[in-house]
Amino acid sequence: MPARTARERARAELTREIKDEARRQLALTGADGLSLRAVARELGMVSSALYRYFPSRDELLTALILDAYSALADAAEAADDPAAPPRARMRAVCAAIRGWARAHQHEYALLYGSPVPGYQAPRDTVAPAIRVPLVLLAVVRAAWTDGAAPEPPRADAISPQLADQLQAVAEQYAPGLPEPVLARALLAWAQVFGLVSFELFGQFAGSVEPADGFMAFAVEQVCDLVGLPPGPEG
Amino acid sequence: MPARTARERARAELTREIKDEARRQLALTGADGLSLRAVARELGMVSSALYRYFPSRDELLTALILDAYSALADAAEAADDPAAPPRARMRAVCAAIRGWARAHQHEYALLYGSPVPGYQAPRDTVAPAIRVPLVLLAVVRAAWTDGAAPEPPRADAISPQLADQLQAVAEQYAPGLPEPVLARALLAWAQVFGLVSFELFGQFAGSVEPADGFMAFAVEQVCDLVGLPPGPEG
DNA sequence: TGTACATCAGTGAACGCGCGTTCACTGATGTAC
DNA sequence: TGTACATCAGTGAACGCGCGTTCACTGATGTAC
Repeated sequence: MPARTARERARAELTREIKDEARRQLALTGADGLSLRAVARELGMVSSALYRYFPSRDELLTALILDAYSALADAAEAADDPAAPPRARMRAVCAAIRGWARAHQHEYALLYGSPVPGYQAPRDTVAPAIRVPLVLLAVVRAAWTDGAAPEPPRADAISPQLADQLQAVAEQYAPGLPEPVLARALLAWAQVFGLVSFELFGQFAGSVEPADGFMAFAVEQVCDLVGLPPGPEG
Repeated sequence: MPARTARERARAELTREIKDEARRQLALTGADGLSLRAVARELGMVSSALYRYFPSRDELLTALILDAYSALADAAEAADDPAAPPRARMRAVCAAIRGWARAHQHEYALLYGSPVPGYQAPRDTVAPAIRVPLVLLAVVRAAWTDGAAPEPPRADAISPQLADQLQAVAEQYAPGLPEPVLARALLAWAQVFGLVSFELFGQFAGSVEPADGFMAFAVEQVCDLVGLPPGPEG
């Protein structure tokens, strides 16, 4: 085993500190306010020193995005107890997603808000990004395997285009899952994040804010959509 | 009637031209890239001249936001034919919202994307912002008046907190509408915009993109959610 | 209808700021013999 | 175990940039008599 030199340890630690400080600034100023110089200043370094760690501002942003996707996915996965009944699982996963989003608003915005103009997310973001929908999919699939099935959509609701797309997705991530179930799972995914975004971005101001009650209601509807059997308090 | 002087006409026209140019730049660079200097440059003026029209960058942004909310609401209202059956109305309104959003991506992001850091939307944005949900609400209400009712949610799905909020909203915007129906209408609103945001912000890349088919599917599910009777192709 | 004054639009220069990135450098840490 | 050299982290100065906003000004448009 190669001994970790002091240099290596120092480098790993400073890399982490840079990202931590960048996250802190993100929380204050948002993505476009993130400045290498400010990060360096806060760490007591000279701005050029950061270039030993990240070759450019965009690379730092990418690192933050990757970390955020992973952290969110970790939270979702940790909240999911495969032994629990599907509806309880869905509730727990949704609560974890919402909780993480509220605790890391600007990181969430980095992932699910308006794209940062001029910044092109690299391919590596795809893998961590799909972990969350895969958790939701696992819950839906478990319920389906157990015999719970959502009402099939009207025959015409799934267009040929959508059918093709669903087939491709199913092949890779959910072999054997019927298209209508998969379609609803995808819809549930979009709905959950749509709700969280609405809450975080302030669209509920003046109506159902604070949104705890509404969110709970919404999650039950999402569960119904994907055909999870009624839960304990149903 | 006070004659409009040449000055007044010129002022109105230049105000419009400034906003048009600002919108053009928004489309290229996003909200944070919007710069008074660049707008002035493009219009062949000196940057300080803009201050005769907008007292600050933020005021210009606010004007753009107000215009965008209004334009989107106009599109939604224009697409709604109150004489049509509810499901057809919902389809048309959703299509109009999605169409406007796709045609004005950055303006849409200004309204429904991550909040611009440091920018606080003034109160005046509230009135134009609620016009769109009111259109959706009108469709749901019409269906409900006609006797279509969504399945009531399980008794416990509406928490006391949510019930209070719904009552307040109903009082102001939908007197007489039962809480469960209103709750579902609000949910539909959040879902529609969640879907549009997901599409525009690129979350469907690699799965159901292009999203036409999925959107059509999703809209049908939303119609089901709020209890609209099956449409012609059902 | 014509003149004197007030209002307003647009100019050009300037202030002060912060940014990302490059580069030649010093000095400390690691490696090979 | 000790020395000679290579690697790397961090420094400090600089480049070139664009930004929002202010201010004293000129000249055109409008108004009151």
